Amino acid sequence: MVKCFPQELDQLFSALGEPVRRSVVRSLATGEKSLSALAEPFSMTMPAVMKHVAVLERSGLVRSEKRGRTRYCSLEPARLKEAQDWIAETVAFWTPKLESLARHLEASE
Amino acid sequence: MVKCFPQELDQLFSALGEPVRRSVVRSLATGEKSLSALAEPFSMTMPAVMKHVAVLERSGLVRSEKRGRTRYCSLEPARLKEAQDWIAETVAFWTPKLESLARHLEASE
DNA sequence: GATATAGTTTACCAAATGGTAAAGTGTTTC
DNA sequence: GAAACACTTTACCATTTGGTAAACTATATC
Repeated sequence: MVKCFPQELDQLFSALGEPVRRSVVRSLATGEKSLSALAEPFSMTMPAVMKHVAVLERSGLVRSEKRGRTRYCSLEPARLKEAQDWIAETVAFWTPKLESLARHLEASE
Repeated sequence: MVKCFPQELDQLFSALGEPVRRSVVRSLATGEKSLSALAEPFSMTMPAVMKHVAVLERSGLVRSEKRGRTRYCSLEPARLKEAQDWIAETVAFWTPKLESLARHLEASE
């Protein structure tokens, strides 16, 4: 299921472990946005927003492209799926224990 | 869907954004383990492992209990579901764009 | 072509993170 | 009850993180 390297999962999960960056991801889910449009909801300087976007780009969650003097950012949802897959796999590891517990309870009735 | 506070999502995702901690979570998915059992695969001192476990406990992913001189750690899979839900919601935000693109392509055929 | 706009670079800072070594505490076990 | 074991606490360290201010670059706009 998970196709990317552990190091990429590090970048992915820690990118999501920050409220500003999760907001940015949510904001981009509705379409591409410029850096200043992303910065607007937060009372934060441009360099700070740029650093968050850089973290998101390194994680593969976001890509950006400069057109004229504006840099447009957009979401790369394939990466979000990697995180989702890792969690799904972990839950799958865990679930058999629950099922065997259920069988055990049934058997002891 | 997501029932916990943003701050709890921070702790959750950044807890998962570290390879040792993801390994610990995977390791606990098969059942409870002592601190030294968790430490064994990593060439790491006990205090270091304790810090990782503390981060996991703060995130709600892990709980622990001391029996005799041994501390046993176990997974709290409900928290894993919170992370899963946040991602699912974000994908849900994003997906309508894909669908409208698909409709657009169909219409232009 | 002067001016405003959108972003970038540089230099800096405080606090958090991920680790260590060494000494201390409470349970077994012999 | 002495020794081994499983953790815990304390003190310390280097690096990373998340932010700032100020100066700079490139593109519109009037």
